[in-house]
Amino acid sequence: MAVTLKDVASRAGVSTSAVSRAFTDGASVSVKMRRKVHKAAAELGYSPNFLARSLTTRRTKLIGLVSNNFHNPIFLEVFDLFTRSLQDRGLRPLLVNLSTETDPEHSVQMLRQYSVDGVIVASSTLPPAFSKAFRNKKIPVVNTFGRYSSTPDVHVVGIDNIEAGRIAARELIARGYRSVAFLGGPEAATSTQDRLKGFLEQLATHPGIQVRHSFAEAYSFRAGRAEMLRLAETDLAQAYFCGDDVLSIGVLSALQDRGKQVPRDVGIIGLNDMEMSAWENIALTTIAQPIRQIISSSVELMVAMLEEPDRYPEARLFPCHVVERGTLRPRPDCPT
Amino acid sequence: MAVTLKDVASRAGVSTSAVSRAFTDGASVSVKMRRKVHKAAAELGYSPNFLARSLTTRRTKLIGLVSNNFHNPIFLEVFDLFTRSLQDRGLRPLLVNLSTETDPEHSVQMLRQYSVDGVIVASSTLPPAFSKAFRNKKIPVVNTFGRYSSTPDVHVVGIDNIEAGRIAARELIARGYRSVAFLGGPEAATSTQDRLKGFLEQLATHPGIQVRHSFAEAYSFRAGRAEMLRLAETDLAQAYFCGDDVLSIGVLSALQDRGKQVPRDVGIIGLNDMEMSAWENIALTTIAQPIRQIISSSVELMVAMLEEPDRYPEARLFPCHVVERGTLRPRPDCPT
DNA sequence: GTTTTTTCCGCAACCGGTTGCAATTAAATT
DNA sequence: AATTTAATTGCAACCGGTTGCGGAAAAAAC
Repeated sequence: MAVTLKDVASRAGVSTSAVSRAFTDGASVSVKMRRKVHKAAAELGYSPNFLARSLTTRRTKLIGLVSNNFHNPIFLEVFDLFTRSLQDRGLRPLLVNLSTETDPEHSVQMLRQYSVDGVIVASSTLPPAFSKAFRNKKIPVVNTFGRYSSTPDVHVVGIDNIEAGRIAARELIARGYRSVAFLGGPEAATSTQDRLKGFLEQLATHPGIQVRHSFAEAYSFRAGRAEMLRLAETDLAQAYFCGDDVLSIGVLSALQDRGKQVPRDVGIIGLNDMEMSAWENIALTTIAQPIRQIISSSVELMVAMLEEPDRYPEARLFPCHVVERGTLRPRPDCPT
Repeated sequence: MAVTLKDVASRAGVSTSAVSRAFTDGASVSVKMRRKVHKAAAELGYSPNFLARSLTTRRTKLIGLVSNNFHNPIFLEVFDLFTRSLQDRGLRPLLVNLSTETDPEHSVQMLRQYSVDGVIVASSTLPPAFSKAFRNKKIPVVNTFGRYSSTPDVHVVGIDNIEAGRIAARELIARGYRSVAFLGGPEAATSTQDRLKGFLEQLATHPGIQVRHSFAEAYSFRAGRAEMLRLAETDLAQAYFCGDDVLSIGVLSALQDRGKQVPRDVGIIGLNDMEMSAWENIALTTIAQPIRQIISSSVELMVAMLEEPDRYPEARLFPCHVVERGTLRPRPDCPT
């Protein structure tokens, strides 16, 4: 059926090793030979079988791209960047959807069966046990959007969520809000916990300001909307730092339903700065996560680990910044 | 390093063939043997290497999932459904991002190097040449969201875009609009062409109604918004059938900027019914594409082709229906 | 209890490549 | 021109499995 090494070899009248070498660069072959082989290969329409090759080289160039987040629009951007970035380096993403998976061992086994060279865990809500399960089996892993720790046992790249919480707090304070709240994502997610922590920490230095917090059930429109609908039953804070952008949009929709004007009656600041947040009919003021850098750095780190599997785990954190749009009132000191 | 067949074999004191058979169901092994082998395997933490296996079985269970659409939120839903559906059947998606690829041969070669069992082309904007390139190399391919043809040369599953155009036209007519327009996606996309065709065709039977059309540069918020901003320079039609939902949202945002009320001043109907269209602050009236069915049918078809590669190409089309939300005025005959 | 069938297991070849090693050939030195 | 050194090439073993085939053992039939 398919044309193999042997076919090319016999056509070119050389050994199979010669053909093999002609297709691996850096191998010891004369240019003459290489030309001859490539000619025969072209005539036959041959291209080497990566999987067979991987058997001896122990490199499949397959990278498991695992996530459980298929309902947050920012992840489409994430997948776009990851696939492109991996492709550019000759790696192939094997996409794994863990939305319904609870057993880390199961995913590990599956990815081992396909001999992936490494695994990128792209999620801020997946329990750390997943990343660790890969590491325990000596599979290079980077946890993108994972939790920063001063003693990481797995490579993490993303942002400092605690600092993000502080940034949000500082921003709200600077805008002169006197009563603020954190409307977080799922309480179990480390990202939620950290953002809350930083938020409270920063506000603790401003005792005059009222603070409260609550959680939505997921990083999703529905959950954000539901939570704000619930909150609106009683009195509202002046401004909310929401778990992420999609949550924020749900919150905005609830406020609209309740006849609250944003930012006149209530201020909202999100986190992520996904594409949609810039849409004019949303115009969400938010804390931007530099996802391009995060992702290209994740891939870079992955290729580095392929060279050096026992690399000491590090955390790569990128700074966030707030991007001003239309859901927070202007700073009192610099009126627009 | 990794534990192999041989390790298990020697531990269990049996031949490698025995181990192999113990791990392939339907093989000729006694229960006793199977138990013994599995016990040894469990102790060693062995699981078979799919890629090595694929060398002889000629089945990798890898499916190329190719798309060029990483900016339309509906595709996140699409990827979610595809990955889950494939996983459920023991298949693994190798995700390929063709956003920047123009040469079909290149993609074919790459996927052949990984010996994918089949390819799912999920796109309504990718030139048909891509699907055909796979078919020409005898790789089973299904083109999801592809163009229906009465003589398909590649399996297609999706909707009848011409009929969708007709549905839109009928809906607008029924709502009593006297001047309507199609604001399509990229003119080169077959889906755009077909939707326009059906739209015009249906309206031709109502000579009293004014019809016009134009195209946005992409199925995207920005493109839809830009086009509507342009159109709003002159006078507008009473209602627009937009290329798809994300385009529609761009259009809505432009109208809002121009101070036009929807549906009071202008009516909008989209196509797709993506999750976001149901968000209360968008509430887009749209023609729903049954993507769950489309995708599960695509996967079904793919597994059928794995059994029977020379299956005669078919087109599987699913009916669309309009879902009423808030961007079209009510039907005159049944006021709400 | 013997003969015929079946079931089960191991041998060895093979899937499509890669690579250490030794042999051959070409190039460089003297 | 003879010798040393470097560049190429082929042989054969191996990567981690699968599978056709023949024979031994177990089960069924007589």
